[in-house]
Amino acid sequence: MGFAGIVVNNESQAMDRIFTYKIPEKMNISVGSRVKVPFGASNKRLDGFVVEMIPEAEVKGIKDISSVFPGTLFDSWTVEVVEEMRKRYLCTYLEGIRLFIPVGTLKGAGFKTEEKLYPNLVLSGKLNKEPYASIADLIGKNPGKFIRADISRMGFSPSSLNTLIRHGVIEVSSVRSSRHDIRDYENYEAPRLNQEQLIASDTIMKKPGTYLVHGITGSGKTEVFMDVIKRMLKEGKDSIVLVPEISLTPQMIERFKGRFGKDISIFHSRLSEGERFDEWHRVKNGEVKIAVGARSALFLPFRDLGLIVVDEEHESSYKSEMNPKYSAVEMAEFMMDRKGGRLVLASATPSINSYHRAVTGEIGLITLDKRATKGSLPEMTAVDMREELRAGNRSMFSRVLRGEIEKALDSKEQVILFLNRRGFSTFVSCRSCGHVFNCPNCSVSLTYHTSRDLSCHHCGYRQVLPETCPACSSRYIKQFGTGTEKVEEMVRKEFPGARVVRMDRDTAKNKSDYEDMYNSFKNREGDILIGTQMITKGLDFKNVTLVGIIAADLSLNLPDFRAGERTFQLITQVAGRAGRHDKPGKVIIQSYTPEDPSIVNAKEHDYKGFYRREISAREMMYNPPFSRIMSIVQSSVDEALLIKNIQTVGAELRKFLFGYDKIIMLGPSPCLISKIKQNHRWQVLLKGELDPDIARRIKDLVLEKSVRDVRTSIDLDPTSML
DNA sequence: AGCACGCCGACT
DNA sequence: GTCGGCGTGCTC
Ligand SMILES: [Zn+2]
Ligand SMILES: [Zn+2]
Repeated sequence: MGFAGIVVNNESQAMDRIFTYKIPEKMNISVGSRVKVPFGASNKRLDGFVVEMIPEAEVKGIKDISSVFPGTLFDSWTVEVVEEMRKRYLCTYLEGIRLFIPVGTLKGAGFKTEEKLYPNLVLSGKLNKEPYASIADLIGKNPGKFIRADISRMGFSPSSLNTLIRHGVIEVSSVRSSRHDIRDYENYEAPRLNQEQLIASDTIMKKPGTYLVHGITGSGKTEVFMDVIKRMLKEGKDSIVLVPEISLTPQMIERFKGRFGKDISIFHSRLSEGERFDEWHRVKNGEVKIAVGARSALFLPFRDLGLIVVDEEHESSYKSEMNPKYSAVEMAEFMMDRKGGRLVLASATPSINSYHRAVTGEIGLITLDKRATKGSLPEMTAVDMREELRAGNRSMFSRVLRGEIEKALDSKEQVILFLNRRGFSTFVSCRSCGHVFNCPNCSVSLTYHTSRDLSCHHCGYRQVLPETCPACSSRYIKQFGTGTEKVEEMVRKEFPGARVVRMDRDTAKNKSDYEDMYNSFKNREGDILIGTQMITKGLDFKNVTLVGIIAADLSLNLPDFRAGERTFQLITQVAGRAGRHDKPGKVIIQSYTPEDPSIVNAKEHDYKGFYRREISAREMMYNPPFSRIMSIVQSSVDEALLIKNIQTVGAELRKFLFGYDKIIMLGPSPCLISKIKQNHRWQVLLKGELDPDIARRIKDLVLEKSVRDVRTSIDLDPTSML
């Protein structure tokens, strides 16, 4: 009955192949079937996924499929996408397949069932007395309503119930129970779109393709894509909306649920594994037509996908840090291209890459520059912190910022202070001998947190800061650098009356902390909100009139060609939090380099100027989008082995690349963070015309020349070069 | 990755 | 003699 091409559930790179198995008589197999197969010399039973049907096979030593699970997990379209991912990001089949199947499938996740109680035989004989009669009566009147626990909660002994079950009076039956959100949401009416929004929606509907919607904060781009979703729904097409995880606030969920009701499924991180499983099935069964979620929602099993929206398209979280290290934007475009659908990329600060594609005409460009919801743009001021020092102000707040904070507090308006670094100080060292407190597992300095706690942000190592220097016993230990905790301390000291809320990974450990803090600040239970990156998106406060950026050059000084892009985006995004309908906001940008072009462009709300300058720098330096970057990181606990290995690999790579004058090789050299969790790390960076074919050959070469105890991690177009 | 096979040292 | 060390090679 033919053969099946199967990918087995084995993490190894070497197992990244399709194995041919024979389909036994009468076994119902198709692409997407999950099977058990005998594997290896010991015929160990492994999970496998059928990725192709093969009529004739001439491979030797073919074995039979052992068993098959009912139903299918994916179809041949999925296999096509997985193959594309494998090509682009050098991942394995298995890593690709895992994105498409419900989490926990291999661990045995399933539908939640409940053992419901039903009446069966009539009560008779010696059982016809208490407590049996009451129990039988209760279940007889409410068939299928109770489970065992309900009965014992009502004060009956579980053994009485068991007696009834044993005698067949009561029957137990498993019923699939639903875990999905059936709450009613308040209808969220669509507002009337303005002229600009209508044209945008029409443009997207006119023909399939990719569109970049560049809309300033408050221009109402969400309403544009909600309108497009509604129109797709009328055509019977499914839609996926990707949003950064942090933006999936209860407010956002209410908005979508209120607009699309039962047609929509929201995939947020608070769903349990079981709830995700159920939602995945609701999508597969066609019960929902729209999904909203973070990156991974892209791979939900819709039947007739016509639209993908990627909101805040510039966000680096759309690039996966784990294998497959895919870009959701790229994959969404591939999918819509193949399906003849539409991809909408939306952002107030588009990535250089997307904007470049738009201005060169490769994708459509739609600009929204009318403010639909907010008043005018915030007033931006840059402060030179060198001047402050010269004027004798050694505080972290410039005189302008301090004055504006006081003004805002006086008029009962709220303030946001942004610093993209958590902790109290970034490093601690002894002033007498220069000893620096470093992590024993990583090559980074420990961050000081309040409560005399030193911690490593890479491995979680913690220790208490000693009173005296471990090297020279001096008591003169000093902290350097600034984090959000120090900002909090200084705010409390300098503005003693103000109520302070601090939001960073340390205070908002989970989603509900985050929501509590968000709500408390929104309800004006705080005057000053201090936060990291976390506060730059999704937050919408009505009473914030001042935003202070404590150190705008933090993200600028990273050794990464995207530092300018990131700085511009951060400033613009956080500045978008300022202002209200009736009153424009003020933004104070503190920096030691206020003349830096990215800061100046952000200050002047000049996206186009920023783009023009940045794109020519990219071209000059042969950086993306004019080239591709491939980062090859190798790691091992054995430093000598690692160095020896990567030097061999490096030499082989140079030999291989000889003649490819469009590829530049840098390294091998130690990574900027040369040790993490006891693993030493070295890297090779390649830059140039790295098409999938060459990339694959490079990967094969690296793996072939590497020993077992050295781990290899390859990232194409990484978000950061560190 | 796992697992079997294989060829050498040091044990009852 | 044989128990077990981990180097090598293969997995439909
Ligand atoms: Zn010292
Ligand atoms: Zn560490």
